[in-house]
Amino acid sequence: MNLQTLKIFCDLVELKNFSRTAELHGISQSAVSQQLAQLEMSHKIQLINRRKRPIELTAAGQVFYQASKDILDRYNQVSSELATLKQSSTRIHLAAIFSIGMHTLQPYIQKFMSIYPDVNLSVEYYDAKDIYEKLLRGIIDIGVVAVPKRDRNIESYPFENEPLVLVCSPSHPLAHESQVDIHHLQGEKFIAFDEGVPTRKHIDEILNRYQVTVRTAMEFDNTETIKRAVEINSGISILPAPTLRAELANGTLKAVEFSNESFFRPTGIIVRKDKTRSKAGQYLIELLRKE
Amino acid sequence: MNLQTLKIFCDLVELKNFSRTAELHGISQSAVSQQLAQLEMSHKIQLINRRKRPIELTAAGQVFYQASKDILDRYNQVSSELATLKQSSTRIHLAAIFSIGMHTLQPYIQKFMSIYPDVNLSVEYYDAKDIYEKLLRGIIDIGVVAVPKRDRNIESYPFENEPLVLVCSPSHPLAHESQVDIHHLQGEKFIAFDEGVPTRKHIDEILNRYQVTVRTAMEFDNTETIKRAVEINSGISILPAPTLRAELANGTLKAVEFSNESFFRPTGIIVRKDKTRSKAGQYLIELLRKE
DNA sequence: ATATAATATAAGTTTCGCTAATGCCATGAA
DNA sequence: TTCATGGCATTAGCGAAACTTATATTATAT
Repeated sequence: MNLQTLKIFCDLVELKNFSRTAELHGISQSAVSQQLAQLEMSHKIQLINRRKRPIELTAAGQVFYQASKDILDRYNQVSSELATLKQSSTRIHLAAIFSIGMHTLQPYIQKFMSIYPDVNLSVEYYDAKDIYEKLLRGIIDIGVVAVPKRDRNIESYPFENEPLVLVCSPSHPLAHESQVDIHHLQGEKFIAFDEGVPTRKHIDEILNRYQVTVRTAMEFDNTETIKRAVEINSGISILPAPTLRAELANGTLKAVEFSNESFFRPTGIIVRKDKTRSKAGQYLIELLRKE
Repeated sequence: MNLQTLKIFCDLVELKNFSRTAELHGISQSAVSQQLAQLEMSHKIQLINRRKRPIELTAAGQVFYQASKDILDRYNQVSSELATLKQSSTRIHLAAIFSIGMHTLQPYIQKFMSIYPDVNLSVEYYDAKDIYEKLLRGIIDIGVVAVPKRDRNIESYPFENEPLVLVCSPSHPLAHESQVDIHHLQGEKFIAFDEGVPTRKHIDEILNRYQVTVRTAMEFDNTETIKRAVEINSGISILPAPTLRAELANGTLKAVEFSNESFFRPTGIIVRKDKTRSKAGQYLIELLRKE
């Protein structure tokens, strides 16, 4: 039983003419005849009296016509309900931590929007803790965080590895070096991330590996405040290079690479494992992830 | 959109398992997967979350599940309504005039019942006027009458031609002839059909053709009463031979053929032109009609 | 990490519905 | 009544769609 057949039956009842009904549906008169025959065959009862011209409904036909109408109405209703749901499901919520700025995501977003121009993409910024929580609660669809942590319900894919550099005020002695050995940080006043920030742990591990101890002068939960503190020479810090663009350009800060090796802060895309993704969402994830 | 697909979707939702759903419908697991994919494709929205095991409905899926249920319910409802209508439509009402006895129809009815054993066939007897009226009102489906009259709304087909014979009491002078010239009826006391009975007109025409005048002693609307009148020698009559079987067998009446020619009373099957006929009804008509 | 159970995908086959051509039937005009 | 005409049914052949089998992929538990 096909809904299309019911539609054809209804139109046939209303038009009282096989050929015109066929034309309306873009099929042959024969097809309409066969569909009706099949309908009658499957119920083993005549629906239309062909011994009269124009054709007329039998009692069974009238009953079936009403039912067909009801069924088609219900189907059209659910179709439009789904269409509405689809609209809302094509809103993708992406959230990134503060230190992964718009300038990092911009090229990806531009590329994405050019392919899915109708998708409503929202980009917001929270701290890492909020991103994990909102992701699990289903409020956001994709998160971009630093040093992604493993979680049973979260799938993570690597994103960009951001070079970590030494940051200091232009008046600081190390400001004029082109490279610096990490051991020179020994005993320096240091502006660090709060304990809760994943990047803090990551940097601590690097310092530990080289057995360097710094004097933690201040702790902040975001790069902006750290940069302000370094600007007024309250200490030095280690930050991801992409976060320093503006300050390096206008000379309020100096960045120095490490001579020992290139340090990186890994960033990653995180999504809920169990959540279904729209085609667009899937594409955005594939665009962002790097294998 | 196929109703079968909706049924499969509902079962899938309830069983939460593709393979078992497939088994339930007697198809392969792959087919279920493909049908669901097609369903989602046509609405461009995901209905089932396969990233979870067991599978679970998406919001859209829940909406669609309810609609599918509604649609299938409505369809089942109309199906059973049609089944009820079918039951009543497979009752065929056949009506014959009194003088066409069970013994004439019996072989046809037996043959018919052997082919359509489930059909509820009712055979009733009325006078010709009632048969025409009930046929037009749709109370009966097939009529068997003598000398069928033409009518715009009635289709008639020839049935058996019944030989017309002279009937008289065994004590009547003509009773011992093997054949009789119709002219010998001149001036005889005659037991006739009522004016309204078609056979009356038919017999009158035959007598007129041979310019024979009889003395109409009595008029009755049925053969039985005529036979009783002839038995007590109230007069002679002309009747269809098949109506005399019993009386000829037990010797209460004598029948004599005419020497001039074989006279016949044509009988016919009548049906309403505009009425749809079931397969069984059509078959019964074809069984009865003689071309 | 790996095994297992479950779903998706791919290729080949069958089934089903469509078209085109033609036959049959109902209706109205001559 | 008969014939012409418009309209529905029927048939054969073909092409698209759905099914099956086999295999790949994915999710979950151990």
